[in-house]
Amino acid sequence: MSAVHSDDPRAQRTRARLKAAVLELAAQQELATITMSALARRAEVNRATVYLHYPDVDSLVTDALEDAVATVARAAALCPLDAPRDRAPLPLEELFEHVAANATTYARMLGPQGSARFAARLRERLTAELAQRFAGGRRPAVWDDVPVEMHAAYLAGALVGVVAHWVTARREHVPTEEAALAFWQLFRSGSRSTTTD
Amino acid sequence: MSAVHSDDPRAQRTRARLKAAVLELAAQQELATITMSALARRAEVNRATVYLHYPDVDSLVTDALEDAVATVARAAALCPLDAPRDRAPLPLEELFEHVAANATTYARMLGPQGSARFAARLRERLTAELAQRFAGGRRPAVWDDVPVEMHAAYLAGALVGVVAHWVTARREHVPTEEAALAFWQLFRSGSRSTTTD
DNA sequence: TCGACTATGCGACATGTGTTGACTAATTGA
DNA sequence: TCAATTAGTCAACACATGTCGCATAGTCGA
Repeated sequence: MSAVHSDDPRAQRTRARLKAAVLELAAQQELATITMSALARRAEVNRATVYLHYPDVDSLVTDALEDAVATVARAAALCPLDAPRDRAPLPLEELFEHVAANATTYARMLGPQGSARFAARLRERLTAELAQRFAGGRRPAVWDDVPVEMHAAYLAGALVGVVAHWVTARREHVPTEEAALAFWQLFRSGSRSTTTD
Repeated sequence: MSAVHSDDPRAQRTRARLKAAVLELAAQQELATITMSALARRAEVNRATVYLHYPDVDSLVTDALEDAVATVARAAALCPLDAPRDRAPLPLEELFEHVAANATTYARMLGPQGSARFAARLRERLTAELAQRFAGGRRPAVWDDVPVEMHAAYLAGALVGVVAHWVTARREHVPTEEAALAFWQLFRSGSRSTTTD
């Protein structure tokens, strides 16, 4: 039973180097063109060593972007469900600012050449976080019939869809606040009579 | 200027073989484990020939599933926006039935090991089709502020999110009609006062 | 400080990947 | 039917891919 790759400082250093390397490369070229060999060279790590930590480029890049995923998921879950319809809540605006600041990365990851693993991970984290939020807090009564998990998956997908479309197609044309507001209005179009206590 | 691979019957036959082969293989194994070599063997086509038609497995499988994508996109666009809230419109139910009938395929394609190209294509087609529908027909007045493209991207993402979550996690627990109805209620929660003419 | 891990480096292996050039054979138009 | 066109086959190439066993060196507990 191999106790593979624990908290050994050597392993941590190697993983850090690999994550840095893959982000550098991903900023320059498409994901599919990033080879394990080039990755190993860039990180100054033996090629065989890479496989001790990550089975493929996808897993590596997804792990490297775990912080970004967590940022998005947390921000989404922090939005007060009963915030006014004509103004996006602060966490949502910060979420879109974060995406705007890393627009090329998100565009590359969510595009046709992107990482299915990253997209799935982002949706999964968002769904989990939102479901938890919905289970704990009160949802507006309009949605009482809908299972919490479904609702979370719906919104997670919607956010990923809007973000993907925004960063790829028309980020020049639609400013950040406008995108955030649009998303918020789409979410809020319905429960216009605040919360349900 | 190579007039590459037109409607020559030989090319069509080859492409048909390749599409059939990739779907057969995809039904048995993960996408990442499908090699161009195995594909060529299965389709009884020379390995070099595959590259004359498709640059990678992703492109091939996405092309092979183009009909499925079109089916989903068309069904989504056919839904009458003002259908009653407590009953999913027929096209939407057919959409979910189609997904249920090909659940393993969708699960594989939209999962972590899936195809970013397919997911992007599905969202893109959905977005385009819905945007066209929104532009032509009337949208409920609640959404007047929101750009049509944003709205379409929102819904496209939401549908993909729900489908992905449904087919991967709990298709056993949530029956088809219930999933369709949940999606419909999430969409309809708001514009409860019919259309806006 | 020493001895037991164990992550990493290294070289090698079979296999898969794109690509090329020359040859074969199917298709099409005249 | 014949000639021109072009998709397909085939062999070969340099390179990338996973995966070995073994040697080295960094790490941690005693």
